[in-house]
Amino acid sequence: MGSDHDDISNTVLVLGFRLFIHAGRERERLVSIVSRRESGASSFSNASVKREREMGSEEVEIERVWSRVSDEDDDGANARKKLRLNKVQSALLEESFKQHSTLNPDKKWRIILNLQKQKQELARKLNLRPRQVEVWFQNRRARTKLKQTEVDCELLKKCYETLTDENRRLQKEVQDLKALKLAQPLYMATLTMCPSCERISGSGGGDTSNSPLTMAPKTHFLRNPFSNPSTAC
DNA sequence: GACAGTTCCGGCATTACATCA
DNA sequence: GATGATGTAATGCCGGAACTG
Repeated sequence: MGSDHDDISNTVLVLGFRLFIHAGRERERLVSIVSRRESGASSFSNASVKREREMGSEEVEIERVWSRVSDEDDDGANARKKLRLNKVQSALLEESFKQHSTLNPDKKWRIILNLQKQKQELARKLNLRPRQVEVWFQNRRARTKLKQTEVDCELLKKCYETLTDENRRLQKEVQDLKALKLAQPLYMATLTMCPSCERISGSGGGDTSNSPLTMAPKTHFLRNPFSNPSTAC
Protein backbone atom coordinates (compact mmCIF):
# COMPACT_ATOMS: atom_id res chain seq x y z
CA MET A 1 0.00 0.00 0.00
CA GLY A 2 1.30 3.41 -0.95
CA SER A 3 4.12 2.19 -3.10
CA ASP A 4 5.24 4.33 -6.01
CA HIS A 5 3.98 1.74 -8.37
CA ASP A 6 0.53 1.78 -6.83
CA ASP A 7 0.39 5.56 -6.86
CA ILE A 8 1.28 5.66 -10.49
CA SER A 9 -1.23 2.96 -11.25
CA ASN A 10 -3.96 4.82 -9.42
CA THR A 11 -3.14 8.02 -11.20
CA VAL A 12 -3.16 6.27 -14.49
CA LEU A 13 -6.49 4.69 -13.71
CA VAL A 14 -7.98 8.09 -12.95
CA LEU A 15 -6.56 9.43 -16.15
CA GLY A 16 -7.95 6.47 -17.96
CA PHE A 17 -11.39 7.20 -16.62
CA ARG A 18 -11.28 10.86 -17.61
CA LEU A 19 -9.99 9.89 -20.96
CA PHE A 20 -12.91 7.54 -21.41
CA ILE A 21 -15.15 10.55 -21.18
CA HIS A 22 -13.16 13.06 -23.18
CA ALA A 23 -10.44 11.85 -25.35
CA GLY A 24 -11.92 9.50 -27.90
CA ARG A 25 -9.06 8.10 -29.77
CA GLU A 26 -6.45 8.71 -27.11
CA ARG A 27 -8.59 6.69 -24.78
CA GLU A 28 -7.58 3.53 -26.52
CA ARG A 29 -3.91 4.33 -26.13
CA LEU A 30 -4.03 5.16 -22.46
CA VAL A 31 -6.18 2.21 -21.63
CA SER A 32 -3.62 0.08 -23.38
CA ILE A 33 -0.85 1.56 -21.27
CA VAL A 34 -2.83 1.09 -18.09
CA SER A 35 -3.50 -2.48 -19.01
CA ARG A 36 0.14 -2.99 -19.69
CA ARG A 37 1.11 -1.65 -16.31
CA GLU A 38 -1.43 -3.73 -14.49
CA SER A 39 -0.47 -6.85 -16.28
CA GLY A 40 3.23 -6.22 -16.00
CA ALA A 41 3.35 -5.97 -19.78
CA SER A 42 2.95 -9.69 -20.01
CA SER A 43 0.05 -9.50 -22.40
CA PHE A 44 1.89 -7.29 -24.85
CA SER A 45 4.45 -8.22 -27.38
CA ASN A 46 8.06 -7.42 -26.74
CA ALA A 47 8.04 -5.49 -29.97
CA SER A 48 5.49 -3.07 -28.65
CA VAL A 49 7.45 -2.53 -25.48
CA LYS A 50 10.62 -2.10 -27.45
CA ARG A 51 9.05 0.50 -29.69
CA GLU A 52 7.61 2.24 -26.67
CA ARG A 53 11.06 2.49 -25.18
CA GLU A 54 12.47 3.83 -28.37
CA MET A 55 9.85 6.50 -28.55
CA GLY A 56 10.12 7.43 -24.91
CA SER A 57 8.94 6.13 -21.58
CA GLU A 58 5.36 5.37 -20.78
CA GLU A 59 5.42 8.18 -18.28
CA VAL A 60 6.26 10.57 -21.04
CA GLU A 61 3.46 9.16 -23.11
CA ILE A 62 0.98 9.45 -20.28
CA GLU A 63 2.17 12.96 -19.61
CA ARG A 64 1.55 13.83 -23.21
CA VAL A 65 -1.93 12.36 -23.21
CA TRP A 66 -2.69 13.92 -19.87
CA SER A 67 -1.65 17.35 -21.11
CA ARG A 68 -4.18 17.01 -23.87
CA VAL A 69 -6.92 16.00 -21.51
CA SER A 70 -6.10 18.72 -19.04
CA ASP A 71 -6.13 21.25 -21.84
CA GLU A 72 -9.59 20.13 -22.67
CA ASP A 73 -10.59 20.49 -19.07
CA ASP A 74 -9.34 24.01 -18.69
CA ASP A 75 -12.81 25.38 -18.70
CA GLY A 76 -14.15 22.95 -16.22
CA ALA A 77 -17.11 21.06 -17.58
CA ASN A 78 -17.00 18.50 -20.33
CA ALA A 79 -17.80 21.20 -22.86
CA ARG A 80 -16.29 20.59 -26.25
CA LYS A 81 -14.66 23.96 -26.65
CA LYS A 82 -13.72 24.87 -30.14
CA LEU A 83 -10.68 26.97 -30.61
CA ARG A 84 -10.19 29.27 -33.54
CA LEU A 85 -6.75 29.20 -35.06
CA ASN A 86 -5.26 32.63 -35.42
CA LYS A 87 -3.84 33.98 -38.65
CA VAL A 88 -0.26 33.11 -37.84
CA GLN A 89 -1.16 29.55 -36.99
CA SER A 90 -3.28 29.15 -40.11
CA ALA A 91 -0.59 30.66 -42.29
CA LEU A 92 2.09 28.37 -40.97
CA LEU A 93 -0.10 25.33 -41.32
CA GLU A 94 -1.01 26.36 -44.86
CA GLU A 95 2.64 26.81 -45.68
CA SER A 96 3.41 23.39 -44.34
CA PHE A 97 0.48 21.92 -46.21
CA LYS A 98 1.79 23.32 -49.46
CA GLN A 99 5.02 21.44 -48.95
CA HIS A 100 3.40 18.19 -47.86
CA SER A 101 -0.30 17.53 -47.80
CA THR A 102 0.43 14.72 -45.39
CA LEU A 103 2.49 15.19 -42.29
CA ASN A 104 4.69 12.20 -42.93
CA PRO A 105 4.49 11.02 -46.53
CA ASP A 106 6.88 8.14 -46.09
CA LYS A 107 6.09 5.76 -43.33
CA LYS A 108 9.55 4.23 -43.22
CA TRP A 109 11.05 7.67 -42.95
CA ARG A 110 8.64 8.40 -40.16
CA ILE A 111 9.61 5.38 -38.17
CA ILE A 112 13.30 5.84 -38.76
CA LEU A 113 13.15 9.41 -37.53
CA ASN A 114 11.30 8.43 -34.42
CA LEU A 115 7.74 9.19 -35.30
CA GLN A 116 5.77 12.36 -35.84
CA LYS A 117 8.75 14.65 -35.64
CA GLN A 118 7.20 16.97 -38.14
CA LYS A 119 3.90 17.09 -36.33
CA GLN A 120 5.54 17.65 -32.99
CA GLU A 121 7.67 20.41 -34.40
CA LEU A 122 4.71 22.18 -35.95
CA ALA A 123 2.70 21.80 -32.79
CA ARG A 124 5.52 23.25 -30.78
CA LYS A 125 5.90 26.22 -33.10
CA LEU A 126 2.18 26.91 -33.07
CA ASN A 127 1.67 26.26 -29.41
CA LEU A 128 -0.88 23.60 -30.26
CA ARG A 129 -1.23 19.97 -29.37
CA PRO A 130 0.07 17.49 -31.96
CA ARG A 131 -3.40 16.06 -32.26
CA GLN A 132 -4.71 19.48 -33.29
CA VAL A 133 -2.11 19.70 -36.03
CA GLU A 134 -3.05 16.23 -37.15
CA VAL A 135 -6.74 17.14 -37.23
CA TRP A 136 -6.04 20.34 -39.10
CA PHE A 137 -4.22 18.42 -41.81
CA GLN A 138 -7.01 15.91 -42.07
CA ASN A 139 -9.64 18.61 -42.41
CA ARG A 140 -7.49 20.55 -44.83
CA ARG A 141 -7.12 17.50 -47.06
CA ALA A 142 -10.87 17.04 -46.93
CA ARG A 143 -11.44 20.64 -47.98
CA THR A 144 -8.98 20.31 -50.82
CA LYS A 145 -10.69 17.20 -52.03
CA LEU A 146 -14.09 18.84 -51.81
CA LYS A 147 -12.94 21.82 -53.83
CA GLN A 148 -11.38 19.56 -56.44
CA THR A 149 -14.65 17.65 -56.64
CA GLU A 150 -16.50 20.90 -57.25
CA VAL A 151 -14.07 21.85 -60.01
CA ASP A 152 -14.44 18.42 -61.59
CA CYS A 153 -18.18 18.74 -61.36
CA GLU A 154 -18.13 22.07 -63.17
CA LEU A 155 -15.91 20.56 -65.84
CA LEU A 156 -18.26 17.65 -66.35
CA LYS A 157 -21.18 20.04 -66.52
CA LYS A 158 -19.53 22.03 -69.30
CA CYS A 159 -18.63 18.81 -71.07
CA TYR A 160 -22.21 17.66 -70.82
CA GLU A 161 -23.48 20.94 -72.26
CA THR A 162 -21.04 20.72 -75.17
CA LEU A 163 -22.09 17.18 -75.92
CA THR A 164 -25.74 18.12 -75.68
CA ASP A 165 -25.22 20.89 -78.22
CA GLU A 166 -23.35 18.54 -80.49
CA ASN A 167 -26.07 15.97 -80.16
CA ARG A 168 -28.72 18.55 -80.97
CA ARG A 169 -26.78 19.63 -84.03
CA LEU A 170 -26.39 16.07 -85.21
CA GLN A 171 -30.06 15.34 -84.70
CA LYS A 172 -30.91 18.30 -86.87
CA GLU A 173 -28.46 17.09 -89.47
CA VAL A 174 -30.15 13.71 -89.51
CA GLN A 175 -33.53 15.34 -89.90
CA ASP A 176 -32.30 17.45 -92.77
CA LEU A 177 -30.87 14.38 -94.36
CA LYS A 178 -34.09 12.49 -94.06
CA ALA A 179 -35.93 15.38 -95.58
CA LEU A 180 -33.45 15.41 -98.39
CA LYS A 181 -33.83 11.72 -98.92
CA LEU A 182 -37.54 12.08 -99.29
CA ALA A 183 -37.13 14.91 -101.74
CA GLN A 184 -34.31 13.35 -103.82
CA PRO A 185 -34.15 9.54 -103.38
CA LEU A 186 -31.62 9.11 -106.17
CA TYR A 187 -29.21 11.55 -104.63
CA MET A 188 -28.80 9.41 -101.55
CA ALA A 189 -27.63 6.50 -103.63
CA THR A 190 -24.31 8.20 -104.18
CA LEU A 191 -23.67 9.16 -100.60
CA THR A 192 -21.21 7.25 -98.49
CA MET A 193 -21.05 6.94 -94.78
CA CYS A 194 -18.02 7.12 -92.53
CA PRO A 195 -17.94 3.79 -90.74
CA SER A 196 -16.72 5.21 -87.46
CA CYS A 197 -18.73 8.35 -87.01
CA GLU A 198 -21.56 7.53 -89.44
CA ARG A 199 -21.43 10.92 -91.07
CA ILE A 200 -22.71 11.11 -94.59
CA SER A 201 -20.42 12.30 -97.31
CA GLY A 202 -20.56 12.75 -101.03
CA SER A 203 -19.59 10.10 -103.58
CA GLY A 204 -16.14 8.48 -103.30
CA GLY A 205 -13.79 10.54 -105.50
CA GLY A 206 -14.11 13.78 -103.61
CA ASP A 207 -14.79 15.86 -106.65
CA THR A 208 -18.53 15.81 -107.09
CA SER A 209 -18.72 18.71 -109.45
CA ASN A 210 -19.22 16.46 -112.45
CA SER A 211 -21.79 14.29 -110.86
CA PRO A 212 -25.23 14.60 -112.32
CA LEU A 213 -26.54 14.25 -108.77
CA THR A 214 -24.73 17.18 -107.27
CA MET A 215 -26.94 19.47 -105.28
CA ALA A 216 -25.51 22.89 -104.76
CA PRO A 217 -27.52 24.08 -101.72
CA LYS A 218 -26.41 21.17 -99.55
CA THR A 219 -22.68 21.60 -99.78
CA HIS A 220 -22.20 20.42 -96.22
CA PHE A 221 -23.23 16.92 -97.14
CA LEU A 222 -21.29 16.88 -100.37
CA ARG A 223 -17.95 17.54 -98.78
CA ASN A 224 -16.03 14.32 -98.39
CA PRO A 225 -14.72 14.09 -94.82
CA PHE A 226 -12.34 11.30 -95.71
CA SER A 227 -10.33 13.59 -97.98
CA ASN A 228 -10.16 16.30 -95.38
CA PRO A 229 -8.28 15.34 -92.21
CA SER A 230 -9.65 18.22 -90.26
CA THR A 231 -13.19 17.00 -90.60
CA ALA A 232 -12.60 13.28 -90.61
CA CYS A 233 -13.06 11.52 -87.28
C1' DG B 1 7.52 -17.82 -45.82
C1' DA B 2 2.78 -17.54 -43.87
C1' DC B 3 0.21 -15.85 -40.22
C1' DA B 4 -1.72 -13.35 -36.25
C1' DG B 5 -1.39 -9.47 -33.23
C1' DT B 6 -0.24 -4.65 -32.50
C1' DT B 7 0.37 0.06 -33.62
C1' DC B 8 -0.12 4.01 -36.31
C1' DC B 9 -2.11 6.89 -39.68
C1' DG B 10 -5.27 8.58 -43.32
C1' DG B 11 -9.96 8.73 -45.12
C1' DC B 12 -14.49 9.57 -44.29
C1' DA B 13 -18.90 10.70 -42.15
C1' DT B 14 -20.63 13.12 -38.64
C1' DT B 15 -21.08 16.21 -34.74
C1' DA B 16 -20.56 20.46 -32.33
C1' DC B 17 -19.41 24.98 -31.97
C1' DA B 18 -18.39 29.88 -33.68
C1' DT B 19 -19.44 33.45 -36.66
C1' DC B 20 -22.07 36.09 -39.74
C1' DA B 21 -26.00 37.90 -42.36
C1' DG C 1 -32.07 38.97 -29.64
C1' DA C 2 -33.51 34.83 -32.38
C1' DT C 3 -32.51 32.16 -36.34
C1' DG C 4 -30.67 29.75 -40.25
C1' DA C 5 -26.50 29.21 -43.14
C1' DT C 6 -21.81 28.46 -43.37
C1' DG C 7 -17.13 27.28 -42.00
C1' DT C 8 -14.31 24.39 -39.51
C1' DA C 9 -12.37 22.06 -35.29
C1' DA C 10 -13.09 17.80 -33.21
C1' DT C 11 -14.73 12.96 -32.77
C1' DG C 12 -15.46 8.11 -33.92
C1' DC C 13 -14.94 4.35 -36.81
C1' DC C 14 -12.74 1.66 -40.30
C1' DG C 15 -9.19 -0.14 -43.34
C1' DG C 16 -4.50 -0.46 -44.87
C1' DA C 17 0.48 -0.52 -44.10
C1' DA C 18 4.40 -1.65 -41.44
C1' DC C 19 6.42 -4.27 -38.06
C1' DT C 20 7.29 -8.19 -34.87
C1' DG C 21 7.27 -12.75 -32.87
